[in-house]
Amino acid sequence: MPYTRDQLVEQLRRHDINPTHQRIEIAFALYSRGEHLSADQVLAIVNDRHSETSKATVYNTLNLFLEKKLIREVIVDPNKVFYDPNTEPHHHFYNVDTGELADIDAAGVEVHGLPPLPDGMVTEGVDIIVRVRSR
Amino acid sequence: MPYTRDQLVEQLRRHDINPTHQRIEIAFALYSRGEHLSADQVLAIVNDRHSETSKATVYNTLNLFLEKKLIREVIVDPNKVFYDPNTEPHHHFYNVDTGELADIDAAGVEVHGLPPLPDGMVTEGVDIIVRVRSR
DNA sequence: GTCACGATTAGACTCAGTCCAGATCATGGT
DNA sequence: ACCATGATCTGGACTGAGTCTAATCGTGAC
Repeated sequence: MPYTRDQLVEQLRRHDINPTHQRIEIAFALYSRGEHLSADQVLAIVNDRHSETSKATVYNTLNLFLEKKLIREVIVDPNKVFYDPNTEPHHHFYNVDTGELADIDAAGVEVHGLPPLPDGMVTEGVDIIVRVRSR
Repeated sequence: MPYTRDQLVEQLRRHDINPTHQRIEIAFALYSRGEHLSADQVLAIVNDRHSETSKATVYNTLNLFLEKKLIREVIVDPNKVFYDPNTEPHHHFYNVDTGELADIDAAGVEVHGLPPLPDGMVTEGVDIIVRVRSR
């Protein structure tokens, strides 16, 4: 996923986000790799060369991106949240041993036999996590 | 689920767990309610009347129970892990607003179209989380 | 009794994530 | 250019879940 910074600025604007330096860099970290990253990892990547962005800003920005549906959060590891630049409907393989995450395209995946929702409830989303082990 | 302490002692023994006072109380907290509890909640319940059990023991014991497959862990809330006395295959409704968790019996639920596992991988389990909102 | 060993404990510690109050930046008006 | 304003960013203190450690306790074997 080769994103230019200009494209990311557009993307941010489209989601009603004021494209500041820090926000662009954080978006770049996530989108250019297309990987699942923890807040820690984002912080490390963004500050790789010279320290540019504070911890607080990384968290603020990730939560802003979440709110504006620019990224998704993936909760599989009891220790940390992962942030996912892929907002298309999809599911995940999770390697319990290594902590690795891999996408599963939701197209073609079907779930049958779920009971009806409790009264007055609305589905927000269905997440499928396939936990796998090496060996 | 009305479990007597004697039944729980049996249950613990069957899973190769030395049934100490604390372990029985923790098992009782989980099994007698049949609810999803966080470590915090377990600690509070067990120490409701007189302080009987330390934080360290609660965590040690919950992890021991996990290892011995007496309980399962449910990871849906970014803040805390929930422990589930139900070890039968099942899935979950998760109310994003209230944090409430409800079981979905896995019997009858089918998933189709998952891609084959990466080479040399073994499925550990498939978790489905239906995120719902009130209203 | 005492020795050994597993279980429990208080409290210090770690680490992800939040909060806060001050500094900095961008923008628009004059 | 200058200032005012609001939005953003920042370091550092803080919180809360979970872990670690070293000391103590309980129980059974001898």
